[in-house]
Amino acid sequence: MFILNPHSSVPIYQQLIDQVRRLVAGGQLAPGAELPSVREMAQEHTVHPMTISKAYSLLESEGILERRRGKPMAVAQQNKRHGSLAARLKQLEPQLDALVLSARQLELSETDVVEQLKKKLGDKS
Amino acid sequence: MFILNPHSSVPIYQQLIDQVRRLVAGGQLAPGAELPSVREMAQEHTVHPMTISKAYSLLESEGILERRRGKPMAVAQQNKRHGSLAARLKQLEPQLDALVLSARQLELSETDVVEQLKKKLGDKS
Amino acid sequence: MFILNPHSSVPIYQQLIDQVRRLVAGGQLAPGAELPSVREMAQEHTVHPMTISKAYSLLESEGILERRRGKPMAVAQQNKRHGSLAARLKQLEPQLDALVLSARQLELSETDVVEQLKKKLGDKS
Amino acid sequence: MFILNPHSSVPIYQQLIDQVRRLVAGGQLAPGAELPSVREMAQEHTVHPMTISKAYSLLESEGILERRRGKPMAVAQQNKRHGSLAARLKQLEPQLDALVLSARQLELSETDVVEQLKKKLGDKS
DNA sequence: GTGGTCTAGACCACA
DNA sequence: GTGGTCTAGACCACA
Repeated sequence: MFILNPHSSVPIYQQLIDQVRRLVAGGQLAPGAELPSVREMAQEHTVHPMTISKAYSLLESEGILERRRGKPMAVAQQNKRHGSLAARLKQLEPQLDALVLSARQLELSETDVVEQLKKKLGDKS
Repeated sequence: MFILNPHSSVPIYQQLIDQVRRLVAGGQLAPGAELPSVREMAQEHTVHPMTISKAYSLLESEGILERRRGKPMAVAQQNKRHGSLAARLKQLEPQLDALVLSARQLELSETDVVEQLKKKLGDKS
Repeated sequence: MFILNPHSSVPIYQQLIDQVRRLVAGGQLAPGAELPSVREMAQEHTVHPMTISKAYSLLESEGILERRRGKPMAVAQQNKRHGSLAARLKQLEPQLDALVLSARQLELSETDVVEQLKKKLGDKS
Repeated sequence: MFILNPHSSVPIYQQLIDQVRRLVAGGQLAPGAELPSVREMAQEHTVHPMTISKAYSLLESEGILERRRGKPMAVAQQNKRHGSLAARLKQLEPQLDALVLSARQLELSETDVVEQLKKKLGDKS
């Protein structure tokens, strides 16, 4: 279910966080769903348990996972609701700014950039 | 001319590399054009000179910049010229991919994202 | 009669201990009064029986509960009687201290905190 | 400046977090103030660097500290503003509920509890 | 110099 | 069984 690549430049615990986040956002991991225990996950991917534990803890502090004493972690029931549209757009701002900067430095026209973006957004892969 | 953000998660030297690459690809930095000296650049952005130096060296080993004894670094002559449209769009791709991923995780609609982008591109500030 | 919250950071067995102690101190649980059996309690709160058992054992070793063969545990006879007002206030102290610390860190005024507390104390729900 | 007790039941990294939080809230650590480096702190308290690092990282994710590459951590400039009064009161709620539960079980009168709370809130120690 | 990641492995609290 | 804390110590990226 999870793919951890020890040779990637993105830290292992971060890879796990990203994947859980995406699976939860996408609904493949529904609220209440149990994750593999730290030890299981560690063994399966021949990774140190602390690495898994770190990912789980951070996901817990984000409110995505829930710790249940004596049982494996699970997807939180009450996912803190999504922020307002404005709030979510605000979260996107730094990336948009960087994109605009790059586009200008590359002397790309508005049309070209927007078209490219639309193409990407359309892909459902 | 350059914008370096010490709070970004992208290393400073990398930010500089990206920008020079894009300015060269976009044609704003023509072959032969001189770059600010390491010291100037470091002072202007209150950044460690080693950081600038590292970026310049990597750009040199990529063949984008040229070191000339006693003079500041300059854009290489035998540079592949001003990139084609396709080549420049390709340089934008990683950023677009990251943006699309974020937008999806934030459950933003295509319309919202595109509109926001257009607004930013329109600003001439 | 008992409220056990599995999401609290206070261990469940500790929550139970605290409550029994207070009920005895407050006189709601008089000497000789019987407590629910480990199984009953565990079932009612969907908690592991071992957790209840641990709480009871610790209360027994404190001399607050008494184990009687073949019968449920009961409040000890030779218990220091119903605590004095001062003794009971003393039991509340750690919680009050924690509350005050939090209130200060949240920069809440005395008036606001006291008002909120009064509102809660007034509720008979 | 910091006191870390390895024998306490509260984890070392948590002790450090609590203290930094309080010093920042109290103004003894002003925005921009530098903290001892991970290694310094670790050596001074004969604690493993990772323990300190964990505390710092968590404080960073809370927005209390700021990482500055190549330099020690510092108190964040733009402390995220305080929430609204209502929001802050809401944060106090779980503790208030627990207090009310305890007070009732101890059969303490509203007057006694409130009086005790006021006394504590008045202490400036 | 700064902080971050990771493993090996001990030990603990809780259920 | 579950997850959490901590040390020892290697190795890395960045400034």
